[in-house]
Amino acid sequence: MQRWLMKTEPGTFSIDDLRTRKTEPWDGVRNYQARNFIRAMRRGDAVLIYHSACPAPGVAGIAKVASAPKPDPTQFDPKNHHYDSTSKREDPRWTLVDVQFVRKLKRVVPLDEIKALTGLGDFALTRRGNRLSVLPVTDKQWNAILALE
DNA sequence: GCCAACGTTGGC
DNA sequence: GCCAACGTTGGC
Repeated sequence: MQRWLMKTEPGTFSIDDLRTRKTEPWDGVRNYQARNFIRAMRRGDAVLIYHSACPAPGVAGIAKVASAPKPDPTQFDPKNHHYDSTSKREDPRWTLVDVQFVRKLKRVVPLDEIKALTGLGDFALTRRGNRLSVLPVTDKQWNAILALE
């Protein structure tokens, strides 16, 4: 089983929204590196849900991958904000997985506390200037973050 | 709202 | 292939 972190803006879609929805197609990812991580996902992989672009950025909950990777339908919808007119149905460019709520953390583990952790190796979340919205997490990183909740 | 970082686009 | 311009992300 692999581990991942996926960002969301809580003003748009929060961990509480995921709890209500139970399972949500994680659409709208339009970055090739993030897409390639999504394509590497398998059903049952573990996911940290991260709140970004908000007053208290940090890890808010746990989810799991609930489907195989599949084409993101919003790329073909001209009315959708994430519409991609250059993506072809016979060769879809953008991919999503369904994400299923598991639980909220006891508190949102703040980004600055995660940044203060040491000895966790390379971590895309805390790399300077990082903007990746989907990124891999090692067992050690996962456990260190959950130890802070 | 500001701004640093970074990806993408397009002219050449 | 270079690189300036532009758009987006995301912390602060």
